[in-house]
Amino acid sequence: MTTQHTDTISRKVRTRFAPSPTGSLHIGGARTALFAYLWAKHNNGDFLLRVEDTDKVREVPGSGEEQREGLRWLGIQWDEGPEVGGEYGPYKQSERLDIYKEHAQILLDSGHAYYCFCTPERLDHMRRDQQAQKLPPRYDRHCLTLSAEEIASKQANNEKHVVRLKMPTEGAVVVRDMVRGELTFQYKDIDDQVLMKSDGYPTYHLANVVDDHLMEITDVIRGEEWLPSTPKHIYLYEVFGWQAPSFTHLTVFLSKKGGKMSKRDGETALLAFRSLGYLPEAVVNYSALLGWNPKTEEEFFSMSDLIEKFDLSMLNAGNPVFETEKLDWLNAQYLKKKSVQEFIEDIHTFKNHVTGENGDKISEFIEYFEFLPIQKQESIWSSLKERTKKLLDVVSVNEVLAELPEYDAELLVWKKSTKEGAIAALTAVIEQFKTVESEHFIVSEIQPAILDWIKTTEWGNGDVLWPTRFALSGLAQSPSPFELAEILGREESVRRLELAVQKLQR
RNA sequence: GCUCGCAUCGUCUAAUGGUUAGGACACCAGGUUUUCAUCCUGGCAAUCGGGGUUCGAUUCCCCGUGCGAGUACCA
Repeated sequence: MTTQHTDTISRKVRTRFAPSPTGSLHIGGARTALFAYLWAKHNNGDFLLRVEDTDKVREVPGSGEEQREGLRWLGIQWDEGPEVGGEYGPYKQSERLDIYKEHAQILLDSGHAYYCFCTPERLDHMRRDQQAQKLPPRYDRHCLTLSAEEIASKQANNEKHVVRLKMPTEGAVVVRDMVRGELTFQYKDIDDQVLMKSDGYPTYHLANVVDDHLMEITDVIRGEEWLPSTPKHIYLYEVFGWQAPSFTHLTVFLSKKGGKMSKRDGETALLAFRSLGYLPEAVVNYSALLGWNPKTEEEFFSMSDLIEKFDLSMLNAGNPVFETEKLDWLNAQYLKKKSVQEFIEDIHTFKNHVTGENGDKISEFIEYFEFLPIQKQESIWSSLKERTKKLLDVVSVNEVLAELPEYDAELLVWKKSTKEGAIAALTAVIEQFKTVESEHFIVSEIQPAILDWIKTTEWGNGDVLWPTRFALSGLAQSPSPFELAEILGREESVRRLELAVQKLQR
């Protein structure tokens, strides 16, 4: 016997994202949601959100809300699900327990499932023995042969039990995956999966099949971790007499060190990217490109571009490495396209989403600038916008203004200059600064004055401006030396320049 | 261990039974720029290994290797 599941007949495309509220939404999970959303919208279909809260032990209160906030941040809207409702509800599995019980009973009645009273301890020992003998761990069907009387008596005794799916022992099932093509699995390799747990909740396997069918999902788009259990799901569709949806199993994100992307190598939670100052459009653009591309040389995709161009047939089967370099670049590109006003608004919105130490830094930063004249603010924002990769980066300027960081003296020397040249230039700049009255120590006056003065020397701009800027900020990248000088004030500016000269003379 | 999958520059990827194997990020060099950044130009850099099939394989097949997923009363 070979079960082959066929393509769905043409009906309105309906996809779903079904996270479990057991923690933060992972960036990889966010991409799964994105692709499911894109495919639905590409086909003018529906995208639904379903809460798979069937594991009461691992459930983290509030995580469902947080996951939804992440999706909203990315611009992914669900047509049905929590908060919006819909005709196929409830969309929380814990509110659908009767439905699962009813379907488990159908399987029990038809002989496709059976009660199992084995204790966790017995199962544990069994698996250990099997592994010791280098056999694949598999339920030994100890309870399959229980008589009706035995079952009745155990139930009367209130013995804890689960419901297991009785898999065929012969034949194979062919899974048609949109990414990998046809995959064959032997029934004999598939375990008798638990369908109903002893606490009355269904497992994922039963719940997802029942719900996907009842909610008329046409295309199941989910993570690769589900691929090995898809044969069980297809078998369930078959014994229920239902048509199975199409299956698309997405790759997992790897970290640069290899292995699944994990917290150890950087942030993995979607909202952590917001706290770092990434724009949702950059995160969407970057994640879409991990595993999908339209076979052209385009790099920039807005959500609506993606909806238009996305296709399941253009997905890759290999696991991509998630690296922030290109994300940073995309983010900087999106930032540059914004007006100064939009940038300032982004910074303010950003402030509301960052907590802790970084939140304090960004708040201080904004407060600090609010003391400056409007025009000054604008010019500094504008200058920052061009050199910011992530919104959080702007605080480094504030830190530098408050306290000059440690730096190596060699960095004061411009690439086309020498140490002696830097000393001479800095010394000359100090003299120039000292001649300016404090109240005239502003960009509009010192900038033209210094530039005119440089023309009268044998130096080029770089010979003077690089060491000056570096001495004032201690940074390779920062706003212009004139902007820094004005904000720091004459005394502090001179102090920092003198310090630089001392460092060079050491 | 067993089942399943994947394999092109460091990374994301394109392409083809015959190509100088293309693009992007990163990196390096030059240029523009009031320094840096931006921007422009150029450069470095890849078909995992071994067998087949073929006039010809990076491409198709097999094996190996590496990597990944699964192997729960978790999803």
